[in-house]
Amino acid sequence: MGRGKIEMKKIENISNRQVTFSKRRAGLFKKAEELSILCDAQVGVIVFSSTNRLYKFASSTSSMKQIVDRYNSCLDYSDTVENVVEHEVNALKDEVAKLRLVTGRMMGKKLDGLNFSELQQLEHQLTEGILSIKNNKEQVLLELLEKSNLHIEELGRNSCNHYPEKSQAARKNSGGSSTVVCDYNSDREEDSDTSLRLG
Amino acid sequence: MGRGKIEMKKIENISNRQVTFSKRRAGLFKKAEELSILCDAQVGVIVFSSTNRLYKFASSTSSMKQIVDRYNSCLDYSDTVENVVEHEVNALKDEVAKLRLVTGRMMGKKLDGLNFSELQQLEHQLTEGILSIKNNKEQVLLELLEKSNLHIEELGRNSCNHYPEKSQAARKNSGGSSTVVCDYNSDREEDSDTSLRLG
DNA sequence: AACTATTGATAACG
DNA sequence: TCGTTATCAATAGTT
Repeated sequence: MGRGKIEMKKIENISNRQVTFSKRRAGLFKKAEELSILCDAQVGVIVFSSTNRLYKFASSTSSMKQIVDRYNSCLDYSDTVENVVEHEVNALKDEVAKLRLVTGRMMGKKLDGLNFSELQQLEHQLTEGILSIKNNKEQVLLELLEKSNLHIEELGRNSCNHYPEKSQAARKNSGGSSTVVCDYNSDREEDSDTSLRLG
Repeated sequence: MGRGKIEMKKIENISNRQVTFSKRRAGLFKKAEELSILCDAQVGVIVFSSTNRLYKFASSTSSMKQIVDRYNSCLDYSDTVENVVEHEVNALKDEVAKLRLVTGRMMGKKLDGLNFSELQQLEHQLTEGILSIKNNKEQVLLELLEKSNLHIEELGRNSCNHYPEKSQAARKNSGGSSTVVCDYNSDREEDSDTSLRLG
C-alpha cells in the first residue's frame, strides 16, 4: 500500500526508515487496539527502535506490567532468572551462616557441637593465627620505628638549618640509635576501612 | 476495509468474533514482522484471547524472553522486586566478603592493612577465643571421662552377672577413681555436619 | 476456507 | 515533522 510496493527488507535510507517506523508503529498500535476492542482480547506490544528507544502499547483495560506478568505466569518456570537468583541468594545465605559459625567459634562461641579433636584443631588454628599476627605486629613496629627515626633526623636537620635557636633538644636525639616513643593508637593513616568490625 | 465499515466495539456474535480474532491477529503479527524487518526494530506482541489462550510474536532475531527482559530493564526500577532482590544479593555478598576477611585475619592472613592497635585487638580476640576453647576442651574431656567410667562400671557389673569366667580383669578397674584412656579422635557421634571446614 | 467488494494503511511527495 | 494522495494491503461479509 502506498505509491508503489516496497521490498520486504531493511530500509537503508535512514530518514526514510525513521518516517516509515513512525507511521507503521502507529499503525501497529492502532491494529492492536482494534483487535483488543473488537475481540475482547488483552494485547501488549513492545517495540525497540533501531536507535534503542522503547515504544509500547497495552490494551486499555490493562497495563504492560499486567500483560508481561500474565505472560510470565504462562511459561514454564524451571530455568528462569528468578529461579537462578533465588539459588544464588540461598547459596550466599548458606555461606554467610557458615562463615558466621566459623568466626563465632574462633571467638570462642558456638563451640557446643564440637568434639575434642575438633576443638584441638580450632585451637591450633588460632595459635597459628596469633603467631602470624605477632609477626605482623613486629613488622609494623619496626616500620614505625624506622619512620620515626627518619622524621627525627629530618627535624634535627631542619632545626639546624632554619631554627638554630631551637635546635639543641632535637639535635640531642638525632643520632643513629635514638630512643623513640610511638603512639600506636594514633597510627590511623589511609586504609581505615579495612578495620575489623568484629562482634 | 471489508464489505462495509464496522463499529469499533466488541463483536457480540461469538463465531464472528472468533473469525475476526484469527484474521486480525494474523494481520497484527504480519504488521509486527514487517515493522521489525523494514525498520530494523525489535518487536514483541503478546495477545490473550477472550478464551484466555496465549498468542505471541517476537521478531525473528530475538525471543519473547529477551524482549520482555529488555523491556523490564528499561523501566524505572526504584521499587521493583528485582531491585530489592539485587539489593539483598549485594548485601549478602558484602557480608560474605567481610566475614571472609575476618576469618582470614583470624587465621593470620590478610593482615597487611592493619595498624598496631588493630593487630593487638585481634590478638586479644584470639586469645580470648583460645581460652574459651580450652574451657570447652576441658568440659568435653570431663564428660568423656565420666562416660567412660560409667561404661567400665557397667561392663564390670555385666561381667560379674553373666560372664563370671571373664570378670576378673574388669572387676579389677571398676573402682571409684580408675584410670581411663580416651580415644579422642574416634569421638565422632552425631553433629558431624558442624565440623569446621576452615581454610 | 476461499472470494471479493470495500475500507484502511501507507510510500512517496510537497 | 506534518498533510496529501495515489496505490496497495487488510479484511468484513458472503459463498
